[in-house]
Amino acid sequence: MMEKTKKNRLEKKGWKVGTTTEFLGLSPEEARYIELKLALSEHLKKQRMKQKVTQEQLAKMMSSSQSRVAKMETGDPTVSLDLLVRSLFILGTSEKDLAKVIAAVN
Amino acid sequence: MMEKTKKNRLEKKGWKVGTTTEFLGLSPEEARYIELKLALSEHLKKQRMKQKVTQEQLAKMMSSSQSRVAKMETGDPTVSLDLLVRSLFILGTSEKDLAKVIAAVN
DNA sequence: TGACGGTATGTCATAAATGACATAAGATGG
DNA sequence: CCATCTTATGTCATTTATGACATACCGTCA
Repeated sequence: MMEKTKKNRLEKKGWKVGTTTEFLGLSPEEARYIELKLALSEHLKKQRMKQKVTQEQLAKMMSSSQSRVAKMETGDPTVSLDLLVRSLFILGTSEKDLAKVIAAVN
Repeated sequence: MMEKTKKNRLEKKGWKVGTTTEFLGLSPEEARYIELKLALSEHLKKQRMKQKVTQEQLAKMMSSSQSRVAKMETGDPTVSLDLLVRSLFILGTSEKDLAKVIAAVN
């Protein structure tokens, strides 16, 4: 079942949020917001690897740390959309590419 | 001149960031990130008005405050992409709509 | 004029995100 | 097996975003 997969995907990471409806106690909007972040996480990892850049190197490029980059890529709840988007821009992702990734969510 | 307009648009708000290159002392990536936020701000305001919702009402829908909604719409530097995106989702914006807005930046 | 509905702006205490560090866990080659 | 390179996880002090509140500003209607 697809819902089960998605649920586990979220539960695995630290995502116990909100207190409204839906499958994990989060509203549809919260769920969509989280799914969006996970999509960007995955895209970030893909892009970084495609360019043969290590987490350490990317961290330096964006004045962050390897551990934070790891958290971005593993979908850690403490990373913001802001940080994800800035990372992608630094890796050369265009607005159009970003849009594509977002449009493909769900 | 177009650059001038854009510069003023940023200077008007509290956007004095970074210390690298470009027209306001921000890197191309920082600039793109800010432009993205401003695009979402504008879209948020448009959508909210289209639906004849007041800032007060939207604030309630998202458990925030009127003043924060105002800041979102005026492009205040203290508002995050996260908050903007969640607002849009609450207003019913789809991933595809969001993608369109982003693809149209610049 | 004044009252009212809506929006903007400033400030602040609290909450959340961040970079940094240590360290563990995997993988790969010797 | 051990090094080495890379990524993951945990924790923490500091920075930044947040909701809330007060108050100012702006129209518009009477």
